[in-house]
Amino acid sequence: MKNIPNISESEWEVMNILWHKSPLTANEVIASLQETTDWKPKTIRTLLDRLVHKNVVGVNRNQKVYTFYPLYSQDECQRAETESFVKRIYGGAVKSMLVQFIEEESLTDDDIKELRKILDEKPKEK
Amino acid sequence: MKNIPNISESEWEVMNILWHKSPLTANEVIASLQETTDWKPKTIRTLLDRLVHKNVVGVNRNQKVYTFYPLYSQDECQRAETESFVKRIYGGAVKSMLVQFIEEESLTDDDIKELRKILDEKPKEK
DNA sequence: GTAGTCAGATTACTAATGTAATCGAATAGG
DNA sequence: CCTATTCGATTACATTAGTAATCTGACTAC
Repeated sequence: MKNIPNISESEWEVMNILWHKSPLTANEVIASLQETTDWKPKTIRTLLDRLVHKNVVGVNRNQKVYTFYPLYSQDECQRAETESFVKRIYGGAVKSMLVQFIEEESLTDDDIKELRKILDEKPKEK
Repeated sequence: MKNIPNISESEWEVMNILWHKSPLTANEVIASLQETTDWKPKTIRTLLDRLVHKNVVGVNRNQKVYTFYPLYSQDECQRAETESFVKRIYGGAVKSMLVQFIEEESLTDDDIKELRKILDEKPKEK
């Protein structure tokens, strides 16, 4: 349960690239992000530098061109972020959020089937 | 599906007060928040004013002391916020998030029971 | 070896957010 | 009536985030 620094919205985009594949050079990250955003290369570079500064991303400085890699797993960051989110928006009641989302239309029948299976297995592991 | 303005973290605290009970005077909101935060009255007042400015909170200016009330329901705001959250953190995959949270330890047996019930009823309503 | 290029470092500027304090008009007490 | 309080309006100032541009030293192509 480390204390993961806050990752801003734009920074998440960068992290998503690095979680998908790493280490990457700044240019590789830039190339990747330019498929989905219209950020200038310098902007992306700034985001990378900020993530390094926040200790969320590491750098290999042994090569002439640095490469970057995440210091936390995606799962860790998702959990940390979601925890603070649920606390803020749902007063910490995870269940309220789950209920709201299950009631929405955004799940396919297969999703539902899968969720039910997970729920069924859940109590036993305790 | 109105376009709800962004509500910042601190502003959410204020909104939570108003959703709990409204309309309230600024002083009532302040009193309420001082039980859980250490914000100065002026700070809370600023937050209220900003929410009014953003058109998330309404004001009755007919009395000498104004009263404030939410312009959106908590449910609406939660959904809006969660949607953008899920998109950012889970790439829009609601199911991934649900799975992650169901797998965590934060649910009681009763919660699980309730969720299962909701899931069971879910497909039929379509 | 001189000029252009490229990566990393540094600097820039705006908007939003966190966190208040000050100002001014109305009010309430004495 | 004059003063102190109170509330709303206005202003303030730091930090983070969004979005880049400039500067500088090394490398590359003439």
